[in-house]
Amino acid sequence: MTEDGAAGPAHERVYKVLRRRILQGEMAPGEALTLRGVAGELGLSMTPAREAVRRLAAEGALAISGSGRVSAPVLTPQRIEELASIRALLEPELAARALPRAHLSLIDRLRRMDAEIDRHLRGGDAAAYVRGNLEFHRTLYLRAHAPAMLALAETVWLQTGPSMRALYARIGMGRVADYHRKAISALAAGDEAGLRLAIREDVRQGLTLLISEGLDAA
Amino acid sequence: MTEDGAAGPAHERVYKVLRRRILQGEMAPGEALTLRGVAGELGLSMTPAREAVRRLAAEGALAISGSGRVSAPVLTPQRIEELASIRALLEPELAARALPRAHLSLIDRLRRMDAEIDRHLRGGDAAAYVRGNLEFHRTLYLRAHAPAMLALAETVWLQTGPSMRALYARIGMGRVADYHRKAISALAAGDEAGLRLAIREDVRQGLTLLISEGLDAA
DNA sequence: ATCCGGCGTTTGTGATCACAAGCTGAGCGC
DNA sequence: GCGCTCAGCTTGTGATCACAAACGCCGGAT
Repeated sequence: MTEDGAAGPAHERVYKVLRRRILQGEMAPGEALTLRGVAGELGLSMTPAREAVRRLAAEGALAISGSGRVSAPVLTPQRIEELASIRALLEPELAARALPRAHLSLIDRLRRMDAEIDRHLRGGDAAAYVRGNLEFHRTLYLRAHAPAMLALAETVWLQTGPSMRALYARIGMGRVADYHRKAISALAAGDEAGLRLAIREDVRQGLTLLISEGLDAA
Repeated sequence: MTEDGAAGPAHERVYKVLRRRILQGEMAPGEALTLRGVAGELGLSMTPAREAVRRLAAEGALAISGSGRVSAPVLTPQRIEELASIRALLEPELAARALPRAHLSLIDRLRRMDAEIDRHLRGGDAAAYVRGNLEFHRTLYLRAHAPAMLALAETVWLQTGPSMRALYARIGMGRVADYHRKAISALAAGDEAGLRLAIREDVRQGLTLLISEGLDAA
């Protein structure tokens, strides 16, 4: 296996595959994983699979039971509220730091991304919507040049991934308001307070929806 | 090796040992680690050592070079500023959430801890000071019942650990003001705004000291 | 004296194996 | 019919080994 399409060490590949899967909601809350299963699926031995799984567990993206069993975490409403609060703290700050560095090209790019998100929304493609939404936020926050803060935010996204999937699978995406437009306007106008508010609302909405719609289904 | 004093799986023990070492500043920024070294030191094979090291790397407590070499991270001033900002966001929130649940017994305990910290400060015992300081914060934040937020805060502490050591080793601990007393007073008075302010100042002070005192020494 | 090339050694990576603990389900007894 | 028990299998854990890449040192050329 000298070259099989992806770069980097094997454990890194496993990590990326699982991470994408979790982030985009392809994994249901409570769903179990086995090391041998993951390893076999990618044609590797257990060793790199274990490293990737433990790394994700360290980030809170996977839960490990007392006996070492691995599964996607099932979030309690309190936990969801907590994660929403963290996002509401970190992400407005990230947006505010990106504000002074936001050139027109970035704003244009965000506008295009938002249009595509809308398309997915109306088309009912939940997976593409979630993916686009995260990409929108990450694109904006990258301009903040605050890697540690961004990493923390992504950690939180990772933790909410499986539950978001369960949410959209159950209730559809009918009533998602779009705060992205408000955020883009504030960004273009250089209005920091407005930007912070728009991001905070955007973040809150997704997760309060999650709380109000009851507990996770297994 | 059926029983050697500590509980849990081997990789967990390694993790805890290394984590404590980093958190309490027993490791200099840039200092290198080898898997075989860690494993040998604890009388284990490389496998659990690798898991523990990678876990800490995932939390930002250790840095891995492109070729897999492991070392304590060397922080740039920008990075320190960023970490300080994160602490200034998360920790006042944690304190505020702990406020309504803070009984007299907790306040008493914090007072005692602060007195001991002062003792270490005057005695010049930097390691004990750092340890006591972290314990003070953790004790308070535990009352917030916000495990995800606390975990994020601890992640940041972990990242600043080695650099803090370098700081106190170089400049001593002469001019650390004590915001702990202000925090305790605000806590006792139920003054949320005052508590938030005191914690923010406490957090800022340590890390701005780190910035102003120049780059890390190897 | 300094810089560069080459080699031995160190170090991380991944596969395989032995083992113990946990889970599952079938069969028995009440 | 319901619950318990025990055997078999699944699963995570940790050790060991083979291998390749990176590091560091030493000697020679300029």
